[in-house]
Amino acid sequence: MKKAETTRLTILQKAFELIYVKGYLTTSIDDIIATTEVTKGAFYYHFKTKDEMGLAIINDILKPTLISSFIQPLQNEQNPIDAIYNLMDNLLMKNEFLKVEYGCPASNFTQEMTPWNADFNNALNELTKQWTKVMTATIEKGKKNGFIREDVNAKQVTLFVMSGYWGIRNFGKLENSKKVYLPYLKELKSYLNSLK
Amino acid sequence: MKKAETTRLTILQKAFELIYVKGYLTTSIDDIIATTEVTKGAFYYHFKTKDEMGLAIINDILKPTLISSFIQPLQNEQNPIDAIYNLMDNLLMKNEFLKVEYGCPASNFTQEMTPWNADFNNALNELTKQWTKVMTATIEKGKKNGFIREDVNAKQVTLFVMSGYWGIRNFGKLENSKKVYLPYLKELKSYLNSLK
DNA sequence: CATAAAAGATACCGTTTAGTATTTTTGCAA
DNA sequence: TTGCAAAAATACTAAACGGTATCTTTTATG
Repeated sequence: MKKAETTRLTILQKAFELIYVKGYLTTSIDDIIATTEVTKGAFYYHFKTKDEMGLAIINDILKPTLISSFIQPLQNEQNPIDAIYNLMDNLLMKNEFLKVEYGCPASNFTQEMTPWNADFNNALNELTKQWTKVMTATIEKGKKNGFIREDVNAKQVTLFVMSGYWGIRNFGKLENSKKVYLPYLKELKSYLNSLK
Repeated sequence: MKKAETTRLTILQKAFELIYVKGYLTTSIDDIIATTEVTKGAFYYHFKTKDEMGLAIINDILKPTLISSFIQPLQNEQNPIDAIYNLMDNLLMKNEFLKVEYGCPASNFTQEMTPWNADFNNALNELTKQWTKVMTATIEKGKKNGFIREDVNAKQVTLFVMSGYWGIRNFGKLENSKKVYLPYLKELKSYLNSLK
């Protein structure tokens, strides 16, 4: 029972790495079993279809990782301006899970799968909804504690900030360099300060 | 010489529509020739490979369209705050070429092709560079004419605004609704006004 | 240590893919 | 009208794809 769980996890992890780099559709099951050194029989023992594995990647790999790096950091800090800025700075400049050249895995999945696979869509939508919820709550709390102006619309700001993040990751991917992150972070800071 | 040019263009246009909806990799040449009612012989008479056609789509379809809807609108208006806001409002709410549910075609191409095709990368990079250039120039002009504070960093703002656009298109695609565009535009307006 | 079930290996199937080779039609100049 | 190249239609190939069927090895348990 334990060995099986191990192989399942290595399949998911290695498959995620491949998919993060090459995309879901261009990563074949043969690719996956080649790099994991697991056979096709083993693969189909653990997953009924390729898409079932894709969803497992989202739920078992992406979700916990993103929760710990996108959501938990927001819940620790008091000042939402610092919280959001530090979160972005960490995500863009320091996080080792997210690589510039490959963009944001959640965003990649969205772009690729959304037009034709509703299950992936739902799984990813849930992730962003959670992020939205926590960030909005952080801002609302900041309004009460006097860190943020009362007339600021928390949901609007959340959407605006999240959009910027998704977009800048796209830029980083396109230019294949973290250089663009620095001016983005600077402008983010001055935007956030305008909410005081 | 004229009939040939016509079939070439219909191939490109119909192929673009398919790719915009389904993605480049999932759109097969058989799909394309089926919807264009052009035979494979005709297709390969006009394009050596699928990728050559893909690049032709970027250069002959995407580029002129995006230039007229992303770049030219910026050059007409005086006040950069209005110029940028109206541009975004048009792109998100009014433009008929860009559909919510399918995201931004340039962004889609980037996400899909960037990891493994350098030619696509360059073609797309050039497009965004042009957009950056024009928007930055608009802001700089606005600084001189007193529409924008002198201490504002034009390039930073451009990057920030463009990132937001790319990101919100991703959101629209994910939620499959223009609803998210409205709060985004509201917050964009108040951000732009903070640059006065 | 025997045995059944879990886990994994191997060979293969049907289909789809991008691309090619060959043939046929079309448009136009002489 | 004929000649001939440009354009398009048809028929095909080889490889890759996701998925399945079948067989073998491990592992847990009496």
